[in-house]
Amino acid sequence: MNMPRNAPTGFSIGQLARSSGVGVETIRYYEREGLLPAPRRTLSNYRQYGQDAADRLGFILHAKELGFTLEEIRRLLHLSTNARTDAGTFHELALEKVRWIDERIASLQQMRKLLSDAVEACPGHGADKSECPILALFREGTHAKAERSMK
Amino acid sequence: MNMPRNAPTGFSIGQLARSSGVGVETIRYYEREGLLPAPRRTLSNYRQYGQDAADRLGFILHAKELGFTLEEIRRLLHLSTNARTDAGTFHELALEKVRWIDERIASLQQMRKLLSDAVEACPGHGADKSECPILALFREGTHAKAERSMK
DNA sequence: TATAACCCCGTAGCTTACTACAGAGTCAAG
DNA sequence: CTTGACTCTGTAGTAAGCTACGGGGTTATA
Repeated sequence: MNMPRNAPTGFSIGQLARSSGVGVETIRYYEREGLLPAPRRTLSNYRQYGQDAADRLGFILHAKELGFTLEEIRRLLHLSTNARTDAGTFHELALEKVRWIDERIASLQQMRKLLSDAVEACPGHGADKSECPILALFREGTHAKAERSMK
Repeated sequence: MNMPRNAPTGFSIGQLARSSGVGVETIRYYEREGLLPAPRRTLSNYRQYGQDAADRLGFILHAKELGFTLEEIRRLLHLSTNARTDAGTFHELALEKVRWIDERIASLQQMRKLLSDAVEACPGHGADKSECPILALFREGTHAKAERSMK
């Protein structure tokens, strides 16, 4: 592996990238965005990371998996290292995110119901598209069911 | 209202926008993207729309509500005016979208479970953040539960 | 007739989270 | 000593779906 001679400890950006499963460019991007601190450099100006950086990157990736945006993660990171932050702060932020997730799920479930009801009612292959309730949904919208059944 | 004199019938872009609840720029954008056909023009070069355009715009907006992208909608519009398209085609495309919706819901539900479990277990205001399971989730990831309970 | 409100076109900017260059320097292995 | 893999910086491009802006012409209303 390519390790600069003057790096008795720590990993290169490539090693950090591979071990965390992201791209090198992503790490540099997080640094530019202030999510990762500028690491120290070797004599040849290569970035040199320690476990702290790997942990912080893990934090970012875990929070991302939980639905937080990078902007929110910036705040979470700041809070996590602030002595005056208590558990209540995270409780609030997480609850807010749970509610946001619930909204998204509800919206998707509504889409799903409308679409799958139409799919079930669709005669399928061979039938003319004039008999397709999916196409009717596109043409008449999601609130046109009553109108259609009145014909 | 501002209607050009030489427009005995049809609506202006602003009227179409208001009646469909989108912005004027959005309609021009859909036209550029080939979702709406270039309408005829008044002598003063104003776009002049008829019911057909309003219907087509409705189709686009309904399909958007159902989770289709503009690219997919372009295809749906084309299919809907193609004589050789049968109900089976829409059945397939809608089923594919339902499955995509299911994936998104599943992913959100996983996030929701991890987060809300941690929220429930979080002591909240007053407790030190070292006791916050939400923060632990960020630090140790979503697969670290077993490890933590082994301490 | 003045003014507000509308319309035209073309281009550029916004959002989020990257991803891809170009052109240069550095490092380990054969 | 060359090759190839790695790293550096800075800038620009991508996706999707708009949204805004500048600089003009048009129309309805008071």
